[in-house]
Amino acid sequence: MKKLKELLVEHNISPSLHRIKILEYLAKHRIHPTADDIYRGLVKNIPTLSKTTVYNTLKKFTKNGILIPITGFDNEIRYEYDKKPHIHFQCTRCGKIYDIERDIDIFKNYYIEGHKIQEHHINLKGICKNCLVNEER
Amino acid sequence: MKKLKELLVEHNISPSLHRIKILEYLAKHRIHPTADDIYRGLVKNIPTLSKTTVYNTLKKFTKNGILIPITGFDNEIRYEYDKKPHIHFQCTRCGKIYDIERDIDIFKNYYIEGHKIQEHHINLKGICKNCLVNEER
DNA sequence: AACAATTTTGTACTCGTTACAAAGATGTAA
DNA sequence: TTACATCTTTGTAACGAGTACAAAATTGTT
Repeated sequence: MKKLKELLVEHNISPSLHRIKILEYLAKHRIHPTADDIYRGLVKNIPTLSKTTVYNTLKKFTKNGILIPITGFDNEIRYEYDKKPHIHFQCTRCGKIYDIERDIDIFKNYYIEGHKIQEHHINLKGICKNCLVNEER
Repeated sequence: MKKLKELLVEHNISPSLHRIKILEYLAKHRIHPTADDIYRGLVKNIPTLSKTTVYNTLKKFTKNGILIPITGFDNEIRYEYDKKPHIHFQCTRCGKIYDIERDIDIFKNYYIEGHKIQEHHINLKGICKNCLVNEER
């Protein structure tokens, strides 16, 4: 948790206090938070924090390759700080998003029908392990 | 193009003129239109058409299984009238969305790490065939 | 023709996100 | 230190997709 400042510098982002705090939140809370989650989580300790700052920062982080935005869930942009490619599964009951590590063979070749693939987003929806158990009662 | 009315009835939707026209638009324009695309496409010929009607109708179609909403592109919901499961590829240059037919083996089993899969959405992004050619010039 | 049920319309609103300009903080050179 | 330019942060206003809601129009039934 000490190298966050360096990580920012490596990505050409000057490490202001707010930026470090936002990155720290993302590193600690691996739950694919929304901009609003982050704002609400930090404003308790940084009362002057502005929502616009959160949005600006997330945009900068994304542009400079620290974050990956994930879309297609609940009409909000969620962010994650995780480099390994993986699949997302969202439970339609409880709304929680799970990370699932899998290699998807098809996307290992970088072309499909002549198109060059740069990103892939795989979103599954269904009923999660926990909610399945609860339903059986 | 004549069976649209029947299709609606089969899905328990009374076939009003507007609904037939909206379905016709979706059947003709296989470009994953947004609600606004549909509205703008139809309002020329149906000047009294309301945007709310388009939204209501799309919601009803989705609920009754005629349409599939696709998300994760450009922050708008797009709709498609196509039953075969397939992958979507969006070009980051021209914005066009291509359908790619592929079987994704992983999702043939209906459980993954204990979670029950009900839907899967696979979105690729990159540079499409056409834009690649143009770039080489 | 009369009445109920359904469909359509228009307006106002919500909510995530962005635009923008002012205010504040930081760094550099003299 | 002071002065000045640059970057960061803030707050307000605005945008745009989508929704809520009630009135108006249409349809179906007897």
